[in-house]
Amino acid sequence: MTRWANALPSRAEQSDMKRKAIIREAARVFNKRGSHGTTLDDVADRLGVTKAALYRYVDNKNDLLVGCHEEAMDIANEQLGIGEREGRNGLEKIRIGMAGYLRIMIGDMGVPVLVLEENALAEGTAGPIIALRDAFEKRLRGLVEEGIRDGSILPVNPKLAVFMLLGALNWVTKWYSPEGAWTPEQASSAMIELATRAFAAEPDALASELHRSITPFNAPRQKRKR
Amino acid sequence: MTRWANALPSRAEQSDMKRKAIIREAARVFNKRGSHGTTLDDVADRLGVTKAALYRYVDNKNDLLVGCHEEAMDIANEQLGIGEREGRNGLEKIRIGMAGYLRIMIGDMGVPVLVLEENALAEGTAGPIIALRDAFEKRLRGLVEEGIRDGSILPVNPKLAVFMLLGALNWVTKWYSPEGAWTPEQASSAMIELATRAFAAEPDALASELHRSITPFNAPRQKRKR
Amino acid sequence: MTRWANALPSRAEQSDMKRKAIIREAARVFNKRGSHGTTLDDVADRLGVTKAALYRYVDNKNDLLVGCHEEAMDIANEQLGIGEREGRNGLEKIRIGMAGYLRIMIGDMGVPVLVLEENALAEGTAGPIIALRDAFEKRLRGLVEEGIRDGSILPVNPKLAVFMLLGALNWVTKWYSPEGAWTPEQASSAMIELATRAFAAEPDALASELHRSITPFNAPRQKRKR
Amino acid sequence: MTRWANALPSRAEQSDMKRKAIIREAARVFNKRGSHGTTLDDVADRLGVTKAALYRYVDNKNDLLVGCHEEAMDIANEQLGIGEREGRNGLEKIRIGMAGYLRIMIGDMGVPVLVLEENALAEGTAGPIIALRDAFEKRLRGLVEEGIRDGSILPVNPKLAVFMLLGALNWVTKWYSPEGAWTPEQASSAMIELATRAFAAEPDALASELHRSITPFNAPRQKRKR
DNA sequence: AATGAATGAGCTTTCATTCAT
DNA sequence: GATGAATGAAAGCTCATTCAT
Repeated sequence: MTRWANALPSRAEQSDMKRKAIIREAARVFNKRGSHGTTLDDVADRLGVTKAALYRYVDNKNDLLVGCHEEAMDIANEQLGIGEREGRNGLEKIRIGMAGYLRIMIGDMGVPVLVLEENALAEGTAGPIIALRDAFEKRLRGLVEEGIRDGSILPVNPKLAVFMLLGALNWVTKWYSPEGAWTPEQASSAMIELATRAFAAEPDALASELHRSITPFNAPRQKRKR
Repeated sequence: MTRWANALPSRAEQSDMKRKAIIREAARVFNKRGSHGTTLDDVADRLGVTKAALYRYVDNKNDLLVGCHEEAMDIANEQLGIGEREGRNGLEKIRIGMAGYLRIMIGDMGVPVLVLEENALAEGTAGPIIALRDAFEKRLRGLVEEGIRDGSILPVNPKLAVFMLLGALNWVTKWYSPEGAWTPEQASSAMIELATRAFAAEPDALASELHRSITPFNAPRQKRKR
Repeated sequence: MTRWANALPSRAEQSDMKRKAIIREAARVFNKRGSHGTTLDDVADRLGVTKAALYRYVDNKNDLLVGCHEEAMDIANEQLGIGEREGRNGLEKIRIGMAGYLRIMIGDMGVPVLVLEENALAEGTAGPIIALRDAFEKRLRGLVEEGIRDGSILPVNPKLAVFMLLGALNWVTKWYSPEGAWTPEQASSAMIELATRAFAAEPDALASELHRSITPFNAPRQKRKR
Repeated sequence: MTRWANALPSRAEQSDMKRKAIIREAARVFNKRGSHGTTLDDVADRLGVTKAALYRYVDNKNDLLVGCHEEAMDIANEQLGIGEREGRNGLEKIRIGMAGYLRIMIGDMGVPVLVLEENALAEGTAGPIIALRDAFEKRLRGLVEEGIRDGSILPVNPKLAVFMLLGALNWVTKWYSPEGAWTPEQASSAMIELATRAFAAEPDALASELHRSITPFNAPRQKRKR
C-alpha cells in the first residue's frame, strides 16, 4: 500500500533533499565570502532555519564543505561526460562539457562550484577532495591532448591550458549576478566561446550575440559590508 | 656627521620598509587562505615577530587588508602604464602590461595581488578600494576597445574579455608555486600569450617554450590542514 | 492547555529575568571596581555561567553598562515619584524619595545605582544616559527650590545642595556592606536624615537609633587583589 | 663650589620634582576615569613624554597608584593638622581642615585626591594604603567626637558623619570644572559650609555668597567618549 | 525535527612592561 | 635620560558544536 500514490517523497528522500538544499545554499555563500568568512548562521539564515537544525543533515562545517566539493565535482564530471559523448573532437568535447558546467554553476537553481581553498579542509578530509579535483583536471587535460592529436587544438601545454580555462570559468562566480543583463546561458556560452578560442587550432570570429552587440551593460559589483 | 655614510636606512625608512614587508607577506597568505582564514598570528609568524608587533605598523586587520589592495592596485596600474607606453596597439599594450603584472604577482619578491573578497572589508573602507578596482578594470576595457579599433583585437565584448583575462591571471596564485618547474617569467609570459590569444585578431601559434615542449611536470598542490 | 498552571515563566519571561539578573549583578561589580576594572568574566563568574552566555542577553559590554544606568535611573525616578506624592513639602519629598532610592540601592535584592564614569560609555551611547541623569538632577533641584519656597529648606544653592546630597548617597555603595552591623533600612534612613539636615530650614536633633546609640562597628573594607 | 649659586635644582631634586608631576597628573586622570580606565599612555601624553619615560620615576603602574594615594593622604593629614591647630572646637577644626583639603584637591595646581577603588591595588600593596586611609578616617572621627563633647557638634554617629562628609567632598571631583563659574575657593568653602551644617549643633543660615546669590550657572558635565 | 541555550576555543585588539639605541 | 620597538598576558567578542526541551 502506498500513501498518497507516492506523490509524497518518503522520509528519507525528504531528508536527502534538505541536505542537498543546504549544500547548494552553502556553496553559494562559500563562493562569495570564502568558507572561513561564512558562518553557519549565515547558511541557516538563508534557509530560514536555525543553525542547530543544520546538524541534522550535516555532521559539521567541514562535512558541509566536503559535500559542496563533492557535489560540484559530480556535476562537473557529469557535464564533461556529456561533452565527451556529444563532441566530435577534443575542442568540441571541452566546449560542450564546460559550457554545461558553467551554465549549471551560475544558473539560479544550480550548484555553484566551489574554489578549493588551501587549508580550508580539516586534517584528514582534504585528501579525497583533492583526488577528485586532480582526477577532473587530468580528464580535462586528456581532452586537451586529444584535441591536439585530432588537430582541433593548437599545440599547447595542457596543464597551462586547463589552468587558464578553469581560472576564467571559476572567476565567473565572482562577477556574475542573476540580476544583471545576461542570462546564465548567454554568459556561459559567450565565455566558453571566448576562453576556448585561446587554444583553438582555427579560431573563428566570435559568434555569440554578446560579442557582436557590444552594448555597454551593468554588471553588478561588490556592494557593501555588514 | 652621518653614520655608516647613510648606508643605514633611517628609523622612518625602516619603519616604512617594515610596513611594506608586513603587507607583502599578508597578501601572500590572504591569497592562499582568504583574509578570513588568515589570522594575524599567521602573518606575524611568517615575519618572525609577535602579533602585537604588527600593530605598530598597521592600525588593524582591516587596515592591513586595505593596504594590500592598494599596493596591488598600484603595481597593476604601474605595469599597465608601462604597457601603454611600450605597446604599439591595444593587444600589445595589454600583453606587456599584464605580463608585468603577473610576473610581479607571482615573483618571489613581488607583492602578490589580492583577490577582492566580497564583504571582507569593513563597513566604510570598501568604497575606495572598489573604486580603485573598477577604475583599473575600466582602463583595461579601454585598451580592449582600442585594440578593436586598431584591428589588433577581435570584435569582442570588452567586459567579458577583461573578466576572462583577470580570471585566468588571478587564478595563477592558486596553483603557481615557486618550487615548481616554471620560473615566474616563463609562467607569466606563457599564460599571457595563451590567454590573450582568445581575443587576438590574428592568432598565431604559441611561441613560448612551455607550449612547444609539452613535458609533464608536477605543480604542487594542497598540502596539509591545521 | 497550560503547563504547571502557568506557574512556570515562559521562555521569553525567563530570558527577560536573566537579562535583569545580569544587569543587577554587573551593576554591583561595576560600582565596586569601576566598569573598566570589571571583566565580563567577573560578571559571568558571579552568575555561574560563561562569558559567552552573557552575549545572548546583552549586545556587548557597553550595552550592559547602558542597561545598568537605565535601570538605575528608572528606580531613582520611580522612588522620587513616590516622594513627590507622599511628602508634604520640598524637604519631605526629597527625604522620602531619596530614602527609597538609597534603600533599594544597597538592599540585597536591589539594583545598585551606578556612578557615571567619564568616558566609560562608548562613542554614541553616552548621550541618552547623560540626558537621563541630567533630567533626574534637574528634578531633584526642582524639589530643593520648592522646599525653599515653602520654607522647609534654607535658601541654598540648589545645584550645590543636589551635588552634596548625591555625593553622600552614592558614596554609600563604597563602604556599605550587607555583612556589616546595619540593615539597609537603618543605614539609608540615618544617612538621609543626616545629609538632608544640611539644608533643612529647622534642623532638629537626629532621631535615628544609629545616631543615638553611638556604638562602634566594623564596616568591611578592601579585601583582596587580583 | 656650587653651580649657578644653587639656583638650579640638583639632579636628585629634579628627579623628585618629575616624580611629583607624574603623580599629580596621574591622580587627575585616575580620578576622572578610574585607574583601570587610564592607560600609562594617557598619563604620558598629558606630560608630553613617552610611556617608557615614566618608568625612570615610577616602578610600575601600581607604584604610581600607591604614590597617588600617599600624596593625597599626606595633603589630607597636613590640612587636617592645620585645622586642629587653628580651630577652637571640633566643628571648626573639621571645617578648616577639610576646606583646605578640598581647596587643594580641586585647585588647578593641587593634587586631586584619589578615591580608593576596590581591587585596584596589587596584591601586597593595598595594606599600607588602607591603613593610611583608615587612620585618616579615624582621626576625622576623633574630631567629630571631640565636637560632640565640646558641644559644637550634634550627637551623631561619627562613622556615618565621616562617610557623609567624605562622600560629599570626594564627589566634587566628579562635577567640578575649573572652566565653570566657581573658583576652587568659592566651591570648597560653600560646600564645606553646607555639608558640615548637617551635624552642626547650632546651624546658622548659609553665609557663602554662592548660597545667597542663587544664580543658575553652568557646571560642565560629561562630554563624549573617544 | 527543530529550537533556544550554553560552552570552549580561537581571534582581534589593548596595554603594562622591558630593552636596545 | 628618553625613545621606538617588541612582547606576553589579558580582555572583548565570535562561532562551531552540543544538549535539553
